[in-house]
Amino acid sequence: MALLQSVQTHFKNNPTEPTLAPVLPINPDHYSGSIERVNTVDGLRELIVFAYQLPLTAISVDFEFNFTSPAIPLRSGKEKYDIRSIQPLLMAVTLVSNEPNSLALHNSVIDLTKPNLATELQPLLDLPVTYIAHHAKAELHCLWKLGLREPNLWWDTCIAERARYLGKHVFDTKRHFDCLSDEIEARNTHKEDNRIRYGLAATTERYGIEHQFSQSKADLQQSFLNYRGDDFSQNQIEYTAEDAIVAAKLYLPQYQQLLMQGVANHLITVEMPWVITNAAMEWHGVVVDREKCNSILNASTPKLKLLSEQLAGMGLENPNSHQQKEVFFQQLGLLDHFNKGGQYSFKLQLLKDLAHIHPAIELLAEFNKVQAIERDLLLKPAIVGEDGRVHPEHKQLEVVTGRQSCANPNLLGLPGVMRPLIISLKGYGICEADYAQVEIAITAAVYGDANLVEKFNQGDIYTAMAQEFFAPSLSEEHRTCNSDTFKQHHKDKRDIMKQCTLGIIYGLSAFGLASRLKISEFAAKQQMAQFLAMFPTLERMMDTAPQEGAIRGYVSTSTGLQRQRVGKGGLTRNERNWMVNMPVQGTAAAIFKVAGNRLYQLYKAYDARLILAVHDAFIFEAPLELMDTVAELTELTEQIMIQAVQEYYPQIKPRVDLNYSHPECWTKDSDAESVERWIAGR
DNA sequence: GAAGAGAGCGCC
DNA sequence: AAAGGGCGCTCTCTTC
Repeated sequence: MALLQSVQTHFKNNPTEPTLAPVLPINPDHYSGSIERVNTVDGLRELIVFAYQLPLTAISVDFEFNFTSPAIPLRSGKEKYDIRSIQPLLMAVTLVSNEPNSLALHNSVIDLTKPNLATELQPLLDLPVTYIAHHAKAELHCLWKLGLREPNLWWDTCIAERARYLGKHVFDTKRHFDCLSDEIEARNTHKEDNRIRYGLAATTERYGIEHQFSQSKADLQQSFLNYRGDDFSQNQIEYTAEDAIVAAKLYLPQYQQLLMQGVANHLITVEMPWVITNAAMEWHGVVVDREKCNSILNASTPKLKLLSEQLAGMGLENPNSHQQKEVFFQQLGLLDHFNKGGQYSFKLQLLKDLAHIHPAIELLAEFNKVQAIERDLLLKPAIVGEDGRVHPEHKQLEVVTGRQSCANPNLLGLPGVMRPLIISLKGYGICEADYAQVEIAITAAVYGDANLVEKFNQGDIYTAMAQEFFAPSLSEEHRTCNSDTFKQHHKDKRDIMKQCTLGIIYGLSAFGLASRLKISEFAAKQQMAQFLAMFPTLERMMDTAPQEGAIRGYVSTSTGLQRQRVGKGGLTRNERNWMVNMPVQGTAAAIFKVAGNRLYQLYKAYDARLILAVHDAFIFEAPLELMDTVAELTELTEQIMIQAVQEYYPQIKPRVDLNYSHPECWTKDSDAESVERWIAGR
């Protein structure tokens, strides 16, 4: 009873007349070994007082929740819940305290369906310790749903585990096999060896930690999704606690493992803060112009119908069928035009090039483009959350380079013309801040090529290269003009150089370069040699880096994130290419995340928010007046992005382009009318 | 009938 | 003999 009284006194603080309540020590054994059920405000306050007395190592948290809106089916057969309709039910809290010679776990389960508990939770989230969760995004969404502020420090055991095995799940489909049985065997071996599951139960098993509900986890998870206001069973309570307990037990061994592996620094400095930034971006979502979506659907459905009827009239029933297209062009005697090394290809570029030989070809190209846009999930009204916004899934560390990926809908792959579908809230504007040519800068820095650094620092590197490459066909003026003028007059030439520069760095062959530039293979070879001769260090590193990678079994970013190699023995061409590329792509991604983490904190003070992170560009939403009249926010954004690069590579002078010429929507190249023009038929 | 592979196209 | 890195999505076609 003395305990309860001290707790009550503690919380009866009157702001105008603060009382100095004596802090009475609570017996640390109070919670140990059992699960404390917290169903009342007093019980929660007692837990908080206890937490503030403990010598804490960390706090492990886990929510059980359901969704108040039904899931919508996806084309893939999976379903998507509206994260905004998340309803936290139970919160497990395991306090990890640093006792002599050991860690002690104090376990509680808070019943959030009981009145007034959520509003009292904040102090439990403000402790200066690390918060542990397995896939913390869900925990963060629950906290924000409850109107709480998130803790600053997280250790996400799922993200850590992904970093540990990054690259292991990839099967090299381009690897050459002498016979089919070899390939089948390799695939099967890969499946057995690399079926790494990142769920909590599978993860704990790898560390020899027992999860009492590992067998029934899926059922119990489902029991919460189906929750309809019943009382929680003892089983449900124990399961909830167990998730937080095993995540807590995972913390030290997992951290040690990653320290030994050399990945811990990257996790602490980049990924763990990004867990919050990323979850917030998903939570905030984007506003979509529903009227424009409907206009697209209204325009494209008849358009598709007409196109397929026209094609059917010519004899092609299903324009999506590769087989039927082969038969169709065979009958026309035109199939040879589509022959690409024994295979027949109906790619868009080829269709464009061949448009003149038969009217069906242009129709086919048009059909493909219109269909791709019409089917986009973004256009479906059901995708809108209960807050009126669309919340694509932002995936962290699910791809081998450490870049972000995005799904349902994949807004990072939204065709440029469709960008104006993403609009700003009333009173707010959208701004895009993108790193100009950052991968070239990172290439220069990662591989230490002084000449490439210098070229980058001078200005637009693609313009410089285009002026050199296309010199004979350029006017005197354009051979030496600045990049803005050059972009105006020769965007196509600069684009080719961009492709080639990146292509050469990523392992493009003379053959590939030749076909892109439509020059001879011999000329391409000369061009490549000329290019690489300017950057001898880069050339040498592109040779040695994969060899070293093959020996140690991985390559890494400058922050220490590693991509593991699956294969053994000699490197395949594909492996050599990604071993050169991953340190560039991955380092750019890491620095990008560091910048994003700072922007996330900066924007809190300005009522601004990140809405998308597109590999080298941040799209953010901010009150309009901050963009129109006060340059402060956009300038700070630019500074933060530049500083993030320079902290890692002081020799680089990064450039950031800020675009808010049409703050009412997201655009490509400031073209706010592209959707209308697409609807009108360009 | 589900699952996976392949082809193709969008993005950086 | 093949011929640029990294993704997600949708479709067809094959296979179990």
